Amino acid sequence: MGTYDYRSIEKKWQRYWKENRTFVADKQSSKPKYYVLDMFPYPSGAGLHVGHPLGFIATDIITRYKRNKGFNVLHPMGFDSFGLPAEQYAIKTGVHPAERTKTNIKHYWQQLESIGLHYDPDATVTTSEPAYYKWTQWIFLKLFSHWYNKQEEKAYPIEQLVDIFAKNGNAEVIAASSQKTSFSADAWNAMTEKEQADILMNYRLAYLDYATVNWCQELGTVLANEEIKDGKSERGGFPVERRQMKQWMLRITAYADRLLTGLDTIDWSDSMKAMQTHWIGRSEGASIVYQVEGVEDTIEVFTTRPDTLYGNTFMVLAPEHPLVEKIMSADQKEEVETYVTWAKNRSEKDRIADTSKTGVFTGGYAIHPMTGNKLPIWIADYVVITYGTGAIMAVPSGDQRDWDFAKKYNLEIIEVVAGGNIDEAAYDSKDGKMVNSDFLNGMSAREAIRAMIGKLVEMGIGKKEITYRQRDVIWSRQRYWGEPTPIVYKNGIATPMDEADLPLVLPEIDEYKPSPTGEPPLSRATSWRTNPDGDIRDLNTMPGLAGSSWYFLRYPDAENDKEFASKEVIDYWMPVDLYIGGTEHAVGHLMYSRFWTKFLKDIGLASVDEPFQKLVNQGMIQGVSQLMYRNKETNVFVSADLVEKGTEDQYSEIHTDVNLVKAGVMDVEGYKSWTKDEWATFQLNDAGEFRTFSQVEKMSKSLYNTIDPQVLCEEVGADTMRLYEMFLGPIEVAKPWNIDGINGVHSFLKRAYNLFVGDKEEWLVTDGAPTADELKILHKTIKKVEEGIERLAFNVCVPAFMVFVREMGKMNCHKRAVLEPFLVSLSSFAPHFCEELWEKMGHGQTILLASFPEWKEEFIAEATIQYPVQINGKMRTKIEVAADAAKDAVEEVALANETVQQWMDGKPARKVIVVPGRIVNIVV
RNA sequence: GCGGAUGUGGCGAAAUUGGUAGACGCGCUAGAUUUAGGAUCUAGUGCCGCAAGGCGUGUGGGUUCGAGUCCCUCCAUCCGCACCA
Repeated sequence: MGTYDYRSIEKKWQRYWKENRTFVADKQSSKPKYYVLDMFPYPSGAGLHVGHPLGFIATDIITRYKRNKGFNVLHPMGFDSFGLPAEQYAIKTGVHPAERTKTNIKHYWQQLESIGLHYDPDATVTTSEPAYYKWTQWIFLKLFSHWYNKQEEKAYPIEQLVDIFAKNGNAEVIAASSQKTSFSADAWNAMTEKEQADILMNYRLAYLDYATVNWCQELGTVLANEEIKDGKSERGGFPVERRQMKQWMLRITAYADRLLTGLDTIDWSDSMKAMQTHWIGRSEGASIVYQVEGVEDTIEVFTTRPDTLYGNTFMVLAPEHPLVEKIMSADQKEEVETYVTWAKNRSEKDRIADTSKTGVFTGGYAIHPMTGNKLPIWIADYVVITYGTGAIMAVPSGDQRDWDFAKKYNLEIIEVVAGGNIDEAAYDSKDGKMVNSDFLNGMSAREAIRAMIGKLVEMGIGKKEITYRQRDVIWSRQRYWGEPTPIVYKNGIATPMDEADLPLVLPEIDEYKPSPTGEPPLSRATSWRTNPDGDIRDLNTMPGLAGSSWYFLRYPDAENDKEFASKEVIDYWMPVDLYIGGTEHAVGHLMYSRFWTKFLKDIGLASVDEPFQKLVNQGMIQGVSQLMYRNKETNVFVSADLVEKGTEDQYSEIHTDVNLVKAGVMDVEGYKSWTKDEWATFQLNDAGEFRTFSQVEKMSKSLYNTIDPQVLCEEVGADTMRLYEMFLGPIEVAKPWNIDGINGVHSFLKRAYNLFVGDKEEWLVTDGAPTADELKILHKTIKKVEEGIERLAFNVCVPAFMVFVREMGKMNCHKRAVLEPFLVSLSSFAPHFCEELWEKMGHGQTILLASFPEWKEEFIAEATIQYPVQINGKMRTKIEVAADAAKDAVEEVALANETVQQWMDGKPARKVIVVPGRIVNIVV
């Protein structure tokens, strides 16, 4: 038998592809293009594990397949290299994050190449390099200098808005804006520069505003919700408070409608679209303004059910609502203040966990706009300040939360929609006639909504309104390892840097922590923090999302130093035809990438509205951790089969390295030397083994369950690993990594090799003409593989190859005419293997330049096809039709008719309908 | 609670539009070969049954000549969101 020496074959071809720059795409070409993209990784110190390459292998297969199909394919790879781990590592060790990042990236490239993953070497990005982040900063400045016209649904330069204000004030402007008040042209022209700048800030797409953040004094930074545990910082356990701080924000809410409607035009999974839809959270209703007894201020509420206004018996404000101060009465002051303080310091998590409705009465009253009744104003933390207006009109008969609250505090409940039993629960259905509702009585709820909005508009106290759940995104971080914000403050006015001065390079600092006074790390760069003109620089950096929001536009033209990317080049390449990555970016990266693409289209720099035409989420490959029982009392490790069911809680569960465990039995000596714990004692079972138990969880270094793909490649080869990962199941499905079946795949490659090379390393391939049977199997295989790849069902392609090899082996067929097309169809899965044999076949070029074979139905047809037969629509029997005759429908009908005539005692059928491969329908 | 998805052998899984359920691989059983095997090859392997035969795609119904596939009910699991007014 020939020896399939995968080690030398794989090394040879990996070097070949690299040296010959095989995967460089033509920047522009008359060929059809195909842009296939992976979500680029963060280059962590831990390197790749077997879970990572699943999506990478899939895109590599597509790349090679599409090239064989005649496409000009772009398949780039890069690194999302700004981020927290490198910064934390720097704080600990003093190693510059850039240095650490560089080392890690080098390791990643080497790992990728060793599993046969090769990319276009000219199309790569590293987000932390100045040549790249120059353009991230540049786009930020573009956002800063544009506003969003809501009427035209498009972004325009801010200068245009300045002209409008100078001529007409802001009354006519319909914009996405946080500007609450209106002003005339005269008022605008009379303003100081600073006052004008403050107003423009309310219109910019990148703007400064106060936002509620989790501030940790001790760490000197803002923390994400995930970084807080029980109201304390995860690291250090320092107190965290919710604080209003001025932050850079991006006005993504301007694009909410387009982000929503755009989903209809792209090929993403339902769950992905549902997540984005829900995140945007569009809801239609009405806003209503209430007068408040004794004060000038009014309360504005948002409701989706204006029809139930007559059932409104009290008001509820969020504890943080600005009006609380003004409306509370003297005798309620103490109680209100206690409640507000308590609510403010509750962590987000506590608030979510606790659904019991608590609140206090403020002592103030609002006036019902229709009846003039006095409505007590309460505060309660079931009303959140971040949604709607932070205030609600409570309708206990129609909303379960209001109902619970009213029952608890004995507030009035008035039925307004008939059909429920409001003594038992709220009735929130829209099925029912209006009652107790004056002019609405007798209408359906749907009619009443329209009628009430009409009435509110007529009275000038309300209007139709659309509210979104989505908030503008905070775009500043008090960190070092990110893009510096290219803004300086001239006389306190935030001013964009001159584009010619970009990139604004990260300054060198001696420590990466915030300053002792709580200023961001960049404040330590004392000579940098004022620019040459003496203006103060912004000290914030951008979040990790910044670099990843546009990298796919950079790849096709990654070396361009004149523009962020040439318009012609991205017009040719965009949109991305296939994007593969995990679901964890559903509402983060994917949302902001869509937003930035739409913005860049608005300002004429991109031609597509949606960046990612087809999105596939690969499932995570989970780790199978191995755990040991350790007796809590004696600290003795006990073999898992000796632990009785139900007594597990007497033991601690300790992770051990999966590499020490074979078939559930752990190498005890290996464990001792690994942990350097010579004192560990083990209770073995009767067979003298120490058994562990396993558990499926995330693959992670800290759980000792990672498997390095390079180790696996060394053991069985990259081609085997690629085939096996694809063979495991559909790429969308999460599954535990299980190596049990890998031998089956490996021996398939060995058997395949033996079709080409014989026992004494002699070349077996012959030139004879293939038989019908051989052609049938070949064409079936090609068909199955092509269809499998096209719908990304790689797991059905591998069995097709296996069947081919088995059948050819049985027939002892070594003919070039069938083996060559087979090699091409296999080449995207096992590229090293196929390149080697392709070369041995005598081809002077790489298999990537071969064209994918075409399958022909005429070779595939079965010997006989069984058709069920219907007569006058009723199922009667089955007839058999020879496949040769079934080549075209006409013959098939004739034959079927003949058979049926015999069966029907010579009576001819009036009509015989044959759907190929289906059913015969006969009308007598 | 809301939204999205998924339920098929001992296991991973196949089954283009409704048409022979379980391809392919693992595991298991038997045999061959080998000094030996966690190597290789051959045959078998959904379940019950000696067999003929019967039963089988989470549950219960429905449409159809025919349902893993379409419709409704319920159950279970996974993911996402969560007092959204």
